[in-house]
Amino acid sequence: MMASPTADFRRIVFANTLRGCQLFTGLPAEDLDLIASFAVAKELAKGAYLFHEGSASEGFYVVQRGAVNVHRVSASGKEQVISVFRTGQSFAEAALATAGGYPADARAIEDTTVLLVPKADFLGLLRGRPELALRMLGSMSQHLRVLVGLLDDLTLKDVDTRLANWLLKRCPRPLPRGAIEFQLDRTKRVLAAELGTVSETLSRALAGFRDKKLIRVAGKSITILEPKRLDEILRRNLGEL
Amino acid sequence: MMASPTADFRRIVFANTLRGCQLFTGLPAEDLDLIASFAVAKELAKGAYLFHEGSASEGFYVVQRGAVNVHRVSASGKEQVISVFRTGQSFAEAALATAGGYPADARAIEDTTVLLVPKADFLGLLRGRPELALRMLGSMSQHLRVLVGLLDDLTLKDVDTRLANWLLKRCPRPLPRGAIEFQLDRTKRVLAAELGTVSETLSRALAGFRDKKLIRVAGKSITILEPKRLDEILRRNLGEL
DNA sequence: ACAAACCATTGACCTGCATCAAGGCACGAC
DNA sequence: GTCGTGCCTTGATGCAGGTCAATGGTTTGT
Repeated sequence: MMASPTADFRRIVFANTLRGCQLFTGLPAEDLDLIASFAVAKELAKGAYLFHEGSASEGFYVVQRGAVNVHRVSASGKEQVISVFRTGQSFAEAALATAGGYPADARAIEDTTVLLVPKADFLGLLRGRPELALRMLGSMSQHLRVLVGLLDDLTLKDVDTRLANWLLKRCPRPLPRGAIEFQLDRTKRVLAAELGTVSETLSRALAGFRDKKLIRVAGKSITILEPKRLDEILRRNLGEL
Repeated sequence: MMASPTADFRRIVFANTLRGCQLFTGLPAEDLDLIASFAVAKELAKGAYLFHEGSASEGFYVVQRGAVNVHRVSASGKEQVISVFRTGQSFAEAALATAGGYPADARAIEDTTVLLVPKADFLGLLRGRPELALRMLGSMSQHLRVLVGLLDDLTLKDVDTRLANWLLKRCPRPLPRGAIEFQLDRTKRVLAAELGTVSETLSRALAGFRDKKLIRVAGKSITILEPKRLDEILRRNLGEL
């Protein structure tokens, strides 16, 4: 826990986090202030669970610092990552409007601070702010789209294609002709889970791309040597297979 | 197109359909009437497309009669069913609140009538009806949950398990000790697609269950001989594998 | 600094399932 | 009738990728 700030200071810090949140950009300051007044900060150590599937929903969350992994766990213990939320992103809005608890699990994958926006208070505010309700709708549509995209990834492509797709998402547009290097911010095991596979298979896929001179890998640094060629290969895979 | 009714008659029929819709149950009659006043009926022959992925969104839909299949198509032409909507269900709410068109394709799988609730009109109404916005949020959460469930089905289980799960969903609860017979309302090929596989594999899975004396299959009629035993097997598969 | 975990990589193996191919049934068209 | 055309079923084959196991590298705790 951080040292307890005064109430005013707390409000200011919270409102600042909320302003940075996609969901609330452009919202009048007094509304932000109001939300900040009933938001609750929660500190999570790396690995700690925020909530489990089925547990009663207290509200939705905004990430202030760190990262939260939202996932499902099968009866056999396998974990499918649904999404990873980082600073400024909001999640679990779905639990606001329906009974029945959270539909997935959420766990901090780094030391993390989240703001909990309690259900009852926020619903009260929403009643008087249809504008805000529309934003919530928009945010949920986004999540829906992400899920639909994930469905695609998992059902319609093989691992090589999913990896190529993922790599290309990290490239600036339009695709540069030169090489691009970036740092991996998660372990490869986690990346593998996001791609719906296991670390061994990811390792092989990376090795395959390396052998084809498409990328260079050194620890957490990945260099995409020829983005254009990678893109061509991706398109060809999608088109023919 | 149906023979054009008088404006009043049209309103009454539409409002009636809307009342039957989960999304609008309990809504005051004047609101229903207002929505009915700007809703537009669309007739779709079996097989006709309502919209395609990416096309600009006109609004969301309520099924009045028939059934609509919402799905994604990969570049290779494979189709993954996301959901099938029938009389009284609403879909494509996600397109309301965000730009960027519909995120999937929708096609009538029977002769169908849908009501289109146009985006602009409805958003206008929403601004003055926070209560209604909350319902929309609820409805979208439901869709989110369905998608999450679908994710589970596709990633965490093998075909046998998915089929067992699907069969058990058709059983009344609590599970009766006797046999249950029901008629399949789609072709097996379509069912296979919903389960994320192809007809040959589904055929084999059904044959496997038949050999284990779990079910009997005769054309479109399926009899679940021992629901309890099927349930046990499902649980065991989930637990151990 | 040392041990204990954890991560990453590679090889060997094996299984589930998509694919291809062929044959049997049903249905509507002519 | 009989000729498609589409659906279902079964067999044979191939392959992607999950699992197990061994090794070496890296981080964490004490």
